[in-house]
Amino acid sequence: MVMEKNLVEKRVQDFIYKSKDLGLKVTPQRIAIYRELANTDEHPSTEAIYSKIKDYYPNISLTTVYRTLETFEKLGLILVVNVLYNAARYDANLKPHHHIVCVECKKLEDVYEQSYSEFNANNNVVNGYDVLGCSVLLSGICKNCKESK
Amino acid sequence: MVMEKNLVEKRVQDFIYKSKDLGLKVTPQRIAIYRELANTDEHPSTEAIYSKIKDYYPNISLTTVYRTLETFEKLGLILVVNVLYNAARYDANLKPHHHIVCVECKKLEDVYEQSYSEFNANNNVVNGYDVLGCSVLLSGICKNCKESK
DNA sequence: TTTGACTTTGCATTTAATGCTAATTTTGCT
DNA sequence: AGCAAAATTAGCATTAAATGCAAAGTCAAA
Repeated sequence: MVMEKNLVEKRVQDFIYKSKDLGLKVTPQRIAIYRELANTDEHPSTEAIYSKIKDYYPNISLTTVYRTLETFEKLGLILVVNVLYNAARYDANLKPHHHIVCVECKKLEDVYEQSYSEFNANNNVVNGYDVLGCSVLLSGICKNCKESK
Repeated sequence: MVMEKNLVEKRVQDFIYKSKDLGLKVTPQRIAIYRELANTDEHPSTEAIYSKIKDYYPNISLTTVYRTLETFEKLGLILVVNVLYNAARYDANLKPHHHIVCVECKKLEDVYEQSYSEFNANNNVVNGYDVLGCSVLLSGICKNCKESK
């Protein structure tokens, strides 16, 4: 789905405002990268954003896109949907349960909090998908990382 | 945390039983890989499992570990915690919301179902983590992938 | 306009994952 | 047991995502 144009430009204006506030220079590359992301809700990958921008800005560097998205994310201007994108992580425990991940060190633990166990989305249809499963991922800072700051 | 020994061996026995049931040959490599995973709740990566096994089984191939975990996952013997492990996916929408991912094509969409919006884990401590956020990820099969089957 | 800090580019490198083929092992059959 | 077919594994090559790094370019304040 493509976003409404006014919404996108509103987001871009907001982004520019926030960037200045954060002391981040507002460059054409940064605007292009941000706008490309604000323009869709398909949660594109770095490569996807890069290849779109390349159409009208052939000089842009892929490295810049990687670095810029990383910068935006660290400053809270955008979000990573999948924090654990580095490598596949496996689990032999087939019982439905949930997880918590440390945003610093990516340590991943099980969570057995009762309040998160209500979820059972089986036999359900959402957005036209036949739902198979549902997982809750908490994110936070683990004890170790908090102490070593 | 290391699992209790009896639990691990129970899991391994169960794994062997299920494998036979599925017509999957129970080889020493497969047992080693499964046991290594059943022995921890740290949700190790492929490389992590490989490097542990290599200590006592120096001949094991990294490729085998990759392929075996993939096979186990496809047959439902184990789970991938992070389905979206291929590449980082970004989002310009900073308002808390949830997602649904197609297990086939990895298409990722926003979900605005009311029933998933109750979650707010801020200002909370879980497993010793200072919780920063909470996201619900539904998984399922999207319309396209369902039709093309 | 010059200086210094920040940003981008372009290429090299690392790391995760997959493709492919030969060697090995297992299984079913005689 | 002996043999052929099928499944599995090993080992290496390749792809793809991400990062490191140095040189070039840009911007902003003095």
